[in-house]
Amino acid sequence: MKLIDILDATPIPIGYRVSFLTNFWREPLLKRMEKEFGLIRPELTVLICLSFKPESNARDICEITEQPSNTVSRAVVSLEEKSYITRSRDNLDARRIKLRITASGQAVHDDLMKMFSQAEEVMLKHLTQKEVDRLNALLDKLARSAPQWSTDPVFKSPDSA
Amino acid sequence: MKLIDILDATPIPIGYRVSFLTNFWREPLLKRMEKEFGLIRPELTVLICLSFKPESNARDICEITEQPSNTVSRAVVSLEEKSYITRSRDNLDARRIKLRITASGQAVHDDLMKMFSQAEEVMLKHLTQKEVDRLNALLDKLARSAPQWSTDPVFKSPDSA
DNA sequence: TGAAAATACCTCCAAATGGAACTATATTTC
DNA sequence: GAAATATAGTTCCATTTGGAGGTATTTTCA
Repeated sequence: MKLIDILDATPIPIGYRVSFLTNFWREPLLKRMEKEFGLIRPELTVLICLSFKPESNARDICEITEQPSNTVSRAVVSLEEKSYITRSRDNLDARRIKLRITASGQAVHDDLMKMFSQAEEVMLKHLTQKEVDRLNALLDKLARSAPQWSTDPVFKSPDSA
Repeated sequence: MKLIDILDATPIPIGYRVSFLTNFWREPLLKRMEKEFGLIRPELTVLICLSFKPESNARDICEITEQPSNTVSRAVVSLEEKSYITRSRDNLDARRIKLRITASGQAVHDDLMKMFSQAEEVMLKHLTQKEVDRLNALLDKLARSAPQWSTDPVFKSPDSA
């Protein structure tokens, strides 16, 4: 008996499978990252953001990722300690701190992406190229419609309104 | 700029989208569960298992869910305190403790499933029935092949072998 | 049978996380 | 231009989590 066998007994086929894949695909990779690269999750998030959009500040990253500001703040501080990013005060607004990924930070980012990419390849070996394309298109549609569905009250705690 | 816009810059299209959906679909629901129902995640896992397979013990649940035994142990203790499950020593093996979900435990489980199910409906409103069916089939194929791909070394830390 | 190994569960500890409140700077409003 | 408000980032604290090791019971096997 495995978790996947319970699946058909639940009224959440898609959600359960997505959650399942996260547990068995993403989680072990993040554990590897923590152990081998010494990074925690929000640090990866910050590296990805800065690699994509240099000179962001912590606030930008909070908005992009919808993560709490203290979490991002911590990640930014510890990434600087590791010399994976630099921080410099914004001259126009002394509250802001401009963040930049360093060469070593970019290298770590790239190594991590390689690991994730390999792991994705391993997982997708069990689908045909056509299936992968279709899956990708469907997941994309769902993810891109998130701004519509994620505002529904079912996702909100009562008093957080 | 949102997280989803970074997507195309990563070499992990499927993994990133699955992870994205987990963050924006599952996470807020689990937060609601914690807040409104006073349950933590492993407690939900245990309730689902016991609802599906009554009279399991903690060890069974560890194997089914691949969760660490201390996590399951804690969940079991606190579920009993809430009277959502009962525990009774197995007469044949005094190390084992048989777990049973109570009526109130089942009721909480059902309420939670209803919440998740509603949330899934909201999310899937943006797909046609045909798309949902295809997505479901593809996710199912991936999830069911997990025993094959999840043993690949890319998912293991070096010393954990 | 009795020592060694395996098993079931639990406790201890350290790390990661997020909410709430705090400090410093900038903007708005009168 | 001063007071009130908003914003960027940080610190504090309580909770969740998992690894490692501990205790009690059972099984294995010489």
